[in-house]
Amino acid sequence: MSVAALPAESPRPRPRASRDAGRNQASILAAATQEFSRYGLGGARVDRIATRARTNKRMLYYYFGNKETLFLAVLEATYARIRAAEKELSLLDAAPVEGVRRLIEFTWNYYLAHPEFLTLLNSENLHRARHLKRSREVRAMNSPLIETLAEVLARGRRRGEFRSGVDALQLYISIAALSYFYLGNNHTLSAVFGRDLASAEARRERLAHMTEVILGYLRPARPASIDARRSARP
Amino acid sequence: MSVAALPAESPRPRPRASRDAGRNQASILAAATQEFSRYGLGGARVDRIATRARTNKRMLYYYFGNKETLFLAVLEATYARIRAAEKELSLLDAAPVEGVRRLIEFTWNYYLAHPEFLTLLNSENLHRARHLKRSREVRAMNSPLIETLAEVLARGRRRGEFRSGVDALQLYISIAALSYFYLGNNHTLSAVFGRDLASAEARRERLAHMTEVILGYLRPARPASIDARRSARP
Amino acid sequence: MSVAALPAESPRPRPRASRDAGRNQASILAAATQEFSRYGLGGARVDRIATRARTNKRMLYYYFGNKETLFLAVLEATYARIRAAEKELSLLDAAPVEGVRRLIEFTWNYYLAHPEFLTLLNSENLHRARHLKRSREVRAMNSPLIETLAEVLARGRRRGEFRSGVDALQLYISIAALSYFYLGNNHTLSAVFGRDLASAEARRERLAHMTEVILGYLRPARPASIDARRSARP
Amino acid sequence: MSVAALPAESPRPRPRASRDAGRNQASILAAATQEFSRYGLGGARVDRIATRARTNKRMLYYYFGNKETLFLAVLEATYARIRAAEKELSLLDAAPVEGVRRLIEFTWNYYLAHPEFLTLLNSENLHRARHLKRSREVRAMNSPLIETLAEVLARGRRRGEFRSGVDALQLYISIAALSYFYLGNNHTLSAVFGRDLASAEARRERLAHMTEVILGYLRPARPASIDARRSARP
DNA sequence: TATGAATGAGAATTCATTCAT
DNA sequence: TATGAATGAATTCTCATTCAT
Repeated sequence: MSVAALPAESPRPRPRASRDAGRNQASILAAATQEFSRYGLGGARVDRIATRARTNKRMLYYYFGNKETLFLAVLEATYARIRAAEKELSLLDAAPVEGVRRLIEFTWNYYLAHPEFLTLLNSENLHRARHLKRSREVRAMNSPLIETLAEVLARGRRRGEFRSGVDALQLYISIAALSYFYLGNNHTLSAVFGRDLASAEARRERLAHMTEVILGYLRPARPASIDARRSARP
Repeated sequence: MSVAALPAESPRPRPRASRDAGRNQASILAAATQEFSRYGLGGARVDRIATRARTNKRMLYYYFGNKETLFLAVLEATYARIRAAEKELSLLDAAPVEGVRRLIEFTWNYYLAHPEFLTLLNSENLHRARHLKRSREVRAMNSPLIETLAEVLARGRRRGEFRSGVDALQLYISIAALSYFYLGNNHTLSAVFGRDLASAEARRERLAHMTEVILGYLRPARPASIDARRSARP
Repeated sequence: MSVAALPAESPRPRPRASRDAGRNQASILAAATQEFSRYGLGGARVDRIATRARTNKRMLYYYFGNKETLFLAVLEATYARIRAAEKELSLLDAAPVEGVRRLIEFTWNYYLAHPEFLTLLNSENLHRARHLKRSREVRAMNSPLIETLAEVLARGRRRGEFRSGVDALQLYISIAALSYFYLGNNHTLSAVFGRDLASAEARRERLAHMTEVILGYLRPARPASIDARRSARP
Repeated sequence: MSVAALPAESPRPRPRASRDAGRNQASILAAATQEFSRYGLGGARVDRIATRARTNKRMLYYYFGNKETLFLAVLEATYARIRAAEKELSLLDAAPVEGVRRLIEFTWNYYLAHPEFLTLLNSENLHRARHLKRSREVRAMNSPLIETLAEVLARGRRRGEFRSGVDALQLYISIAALSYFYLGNNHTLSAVFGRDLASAEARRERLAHMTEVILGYLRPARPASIDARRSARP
């Protein structure tokens, strides 16, 4: 389905008129990513996408069939990018605590640098993942980080630095959650709390806080003292 | 179209056309809340709202001016509801640990029972809080919980149950984040991870995890050891 | 039909709720005059009229039936006003040349002070006098000036100051035309010629010019020669 | 809907939908001219324009953006036509008196043949030349006649046939005014005066009157000179 | 491949007018 | 008289999509 895969699969010789089909597709995709992430699926305009891609609407339909399929292609490409970035992360190179910290920072920085990821996901959730569910590709693109994180947690636990019983998926979700909510809801939070949560200072504080929360949570229980968790679960 | 067709809730005989302005306004608001939360601002249809409210489009403009203002009214009412619910919470009645646990559960349960809150916020963020920024009302409706939470944290710390140096707003945001992300992105997360995160079992696990994360983080450092925060921030 | 006549004809006792029916009608009429003259019949808004009249739409329908009838009432009142003003003019008190000059100045000043007269007439002409044709009242309100002007012309001719063969109606129309066109098309003329025709200076010049045109035309032919017009129109 | 339904003017076989952009634009413009001139800007209906142009509403927006811009396009085309017609006039070919007479007749006949010019101007004035002010085109289309008329006046004066001190622009406006008012207000004038001012007879009289007014005004004052009117009408 | 032109269905919004009290 | 509420029928404008070349 994904159009991103098309170029590689079409080795057929290009006809004379073609300037650069791949480039056109890519620029449509880039324009669509911007448009969808800024306006959502419902608010996006095919016209604007074509204009921004410096092509015409017809091309858009030629390559992508229709608006929804284009939206899916955008989602797939967006997921592909974050997965690719995650692959660059080497959490196992460092000590466990450091590995977790890296993951937190990576997540934070990625969201910060790729705000379209947040809004596209929001849009797709509004549509109950209707598009993603149709996509084999994305389902196959399971994050490689879950397993790596599980390994980090295991090591840390063996070294007595982490508590036991931590589910890697839950933790992964929590780490994502802490950044996602803050950055994705930045506008409303700022409006409601009357503070500028997007300032450099505020961001530094947020990153520090999130790190403390996760690492604080992962600390093993105090050997001799009363286990906080025991009292928490009577 | 006439409200006269409505069921028995209105004992007094009703004329052909309803003259109960308040009721009409309320039902438009309710219908709009549904529509906007399901389809977003761009995807919402004024026609559907009118139909669902058992009135006609014209009344919607009569009372609310236009679609955007109606959207703002929906946002304001939605905020008013969660703030009202928060007021019912008595975090200070119980021990600090219990207070925090209550807040976590309240947040989780509220989002679960009011999924429209999540999607409406997402929509508003897509629009960069354009509507909320115009609303005095909402800005005045600062959450009462921040201060209460600060008090809970202070007490807990005095009792040696919580660590020091915790910012109440950051913690409040984090607590919200953990629920928000999971519930709001339920569809995509389920699609991507190939698990049903909406099952009762999965939800129970999630609530437990979140509670552990927050309370685990709040545990004070081991009395004799170096403060965790210092080691966290070299 | 004219509502302006209503108060006088309804001596019946006013019911308790009445504040001042006449005043209400008058203020609706005044508001409608403004609205119709500014936006034309098609562009006028019943809502705005009601608001401007500080009453509600229902009253407007109560008194005037509908928008078109209201428009007619406005026309009638407008005509009544100019006819009343014309009656104040005493062209026969002065010498003929002075009388004509007075008429020119009166026309000019009236149009200047009552721009609504021009635009309302334009609107009514757009509608091919559909409303006026229905109005007995207006047809009965023939300008008293035509006959007076005829008398002025006759006197002037007898005194050798005016040429003969001048049709009073044609002259009346021409005098109106010279002011009407300039003032009524002020905006487009200014735009097209790139001059401000509405300045005090420009207006003074225009009035002088118009007076010269009319009086220049009325000059008799040279005493010694045969009057060309006499031979032209036996 | 399809232009294919049109008569035989198009010899070559036509596909179902017209691809002749220019023709479509022109027919929209023609239809709009009719509609706007008959109903004014406010009263004009986009739907009717599309129907009359044998196209669909969408094309109208495709080519002209919106109703107001279309209105401006109509104005511009209308001005362009009268300016073009004015260029055909050769006032300097004849004797001065004859030149002025030609201008009067041209104006009269043009307004008679193009009543839309009058109503469109009235509409634009109702809107305070809002559209024309935005139009470079029209401002650049200053009438070529003003200067020609000035030249005619100068010549006539040199020949002792015209008075001195006549401003060409003022005279041009006056000539236009005399026709414009009579023809443009034909309906109301006829209604008010109870005469049919549109009859051939009435029109002949009007033209004669206007000519007399202007030429009568232009006569030089000097008693001892050649009778301007005799030489003017051989 | 590429592109301007075309379109039907539908979207938000407006309007004059009437109802019920 | 007076008024807020209600309404159906338009009205302008938009949109995704397709046609013809």
